[in-house]
Amino acid sequence: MPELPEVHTIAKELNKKVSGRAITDYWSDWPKSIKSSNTTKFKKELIGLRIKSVDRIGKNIVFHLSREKVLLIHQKMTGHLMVGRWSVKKRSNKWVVESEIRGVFQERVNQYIHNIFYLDNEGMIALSDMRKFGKLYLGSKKEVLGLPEIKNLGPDALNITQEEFNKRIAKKKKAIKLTLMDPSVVAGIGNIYADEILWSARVHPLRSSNSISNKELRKVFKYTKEILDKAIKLRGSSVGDYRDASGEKGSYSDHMLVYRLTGSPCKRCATPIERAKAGQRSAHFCPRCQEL
DNA sequence: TGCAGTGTTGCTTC
DNA sequence: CGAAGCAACACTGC
Repeated sequence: MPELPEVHTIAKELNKKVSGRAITDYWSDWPKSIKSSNTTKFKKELIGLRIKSVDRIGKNIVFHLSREKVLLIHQKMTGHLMVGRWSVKKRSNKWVVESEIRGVFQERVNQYIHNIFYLDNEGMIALSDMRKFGKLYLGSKKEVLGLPEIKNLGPDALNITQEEFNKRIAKKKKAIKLTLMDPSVVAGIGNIYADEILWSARVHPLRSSNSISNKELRKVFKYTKEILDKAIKLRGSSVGDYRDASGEKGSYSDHMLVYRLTGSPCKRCATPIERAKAGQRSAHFCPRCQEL
């Protein structure tokens, strides 16, 4: 999935492109995406509402709608929202989504679009999501803020203070990599950026969180901010089929220093990068720069 | 061919 | 309470 920089990029772009628009229709061939009610009710409640603004909470995209309603979208692993135009047809009992390219709708380009929101200016917002983990919730502000994925969220990685950061990390005993990725500790850091941050800070991903010195925590904090800021400037990373809301790739991927670089020489000391397991996730690190 | 691995996180189990 | 493992799903690469 998109991590903080990718979600941030998409939310900002959506805010610019769809604020002020009303939602006129909704289509989906994967009703399981909707978590707040069934498709019929969701559609009935959604149609007619106007998008006031779009922002994010952690990795969730938040559409602030008229009548104090909120549409929350979590893109999970492979989801990405896009603004454009598509045509949906049923062919031998299967839905086919065609993209508009230079005024012509072409088949087989968007086989992963499972949700489309139609707008009152002929535009559309689509959720492309290969693995179909993406989730949609529609509700009042209060209902949405009460969802566990919002309520349990720690401070945002871009806003957290050094003090709070240290305190929250020192409380945990699990691997620092897992703590950085734990949304209830700090919101926004995922697998890619956790590896990048720890490499820059020279902290081994499997060190237990409560063993990290204050001096090291200062570096982890500093690189968290620096790396996320830089990634936002570059419009995120494109791993797999991630694209921003206009369908463009993010370019931070070209700047990655350890993520998925197992066996390549460390950019600092040329020692081959290794891969280890932290929980069910893999961690990439330099065994020389990042001592256990 | 089969299976481990892939951007997330809530839930279950211990 | 915390930590660990699993599930949701489709696809890739060894």
